[in-house]
Amino acid sequence: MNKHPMAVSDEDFKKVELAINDVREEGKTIRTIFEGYYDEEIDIGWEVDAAVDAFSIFSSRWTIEILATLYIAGERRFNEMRKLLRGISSRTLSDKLTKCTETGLVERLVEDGPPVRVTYRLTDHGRDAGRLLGPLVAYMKIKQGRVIRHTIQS
Amino acid sequence: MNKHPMAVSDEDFKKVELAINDVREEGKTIRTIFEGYYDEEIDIGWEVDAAVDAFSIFSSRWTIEILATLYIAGERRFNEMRKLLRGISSRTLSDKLTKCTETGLVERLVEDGPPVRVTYRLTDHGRDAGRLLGPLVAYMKIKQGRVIRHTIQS
DNA sequence: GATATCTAGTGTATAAAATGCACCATAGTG
DNA sequence: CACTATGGTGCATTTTATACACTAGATATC
Repeated sequence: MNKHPMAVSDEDFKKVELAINDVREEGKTIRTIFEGYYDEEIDIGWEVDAAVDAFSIFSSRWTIEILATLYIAGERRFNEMRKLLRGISSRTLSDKLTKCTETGLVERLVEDGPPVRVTYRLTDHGRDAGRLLGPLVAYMKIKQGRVIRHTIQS
Repeated sequence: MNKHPMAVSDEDFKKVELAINDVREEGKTIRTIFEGYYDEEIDIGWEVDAAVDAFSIFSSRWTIEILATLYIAGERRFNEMRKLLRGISSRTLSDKLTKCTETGLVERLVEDGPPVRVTYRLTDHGRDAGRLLGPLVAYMKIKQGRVIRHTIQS
């Protein structure tokens, strides 16, 4: 678990920046399309409402982190996730995984043993959400200096 | 505040779907690039950690909703936001806006009156985050049937 | 002149959510 | 017999969010 930033090649850094810029543009495009459909003051309430609703399943602590973990790490077992998501209690992880399973983001696979092993994995829906979240996470990582441009040496 | 879904033209619906697909692809690209930089088991912990950290400023209730509101509705005053974000208490809104201002997502503009008027607006950083979040919100809206394809009539 | 309204919040008690830490059963290893 | 590993639960405490009353300065209404 190294603390130093991830240094990527200049080429890859540019690719990531380009991808982020593209997504930003797609975001603008989507916004413009939706804006064409309402009379300012009347429907803003609706759209905010829809957005709040759309996000409500993510907007409690750990939900997005769990999603990101399974997206990055692939399928994992309960105690593996607990190690990766440093700071979460087993109680909370258990509750959140149940909720994520109920909302269809994650699936729970039991291979009965003994010992019984339980694997958590993103559903297709969860994976799509992960991918759509990826650019924002990358943007934040760059903003926070956790991903930096590798300075060429030798 | 109408409850029915937003029906967009077939053309626009396709545009939104295409944009979402593009973003999904960009997400995959970014993922692939980052994956090239680590030796499986060793750095997965780092990346999850970085993602958790990147998201920590969003992952408490209402933060993303506030961001989405200002992104959709543009700059707004305190009580306007309270009306838009139905369900939030003024106490919580006040606290969250303070936090969002501290984290640099939102700026607070005071026009002193009387009556004093305070306007909240996304910073450039906040707007970028909003745009990067847009495709996921659109995806969720479609998933939840809040944005539908307009059936051609007449 | 008293009362209501608008502004943007605060104070405080309560409810809900997250945490720490102990603990469970089953099985395998030394 | 003790210790590990599996995937969690139970419960007390802490943190976070909510409801709801209330503030202050100025204008508007009765």
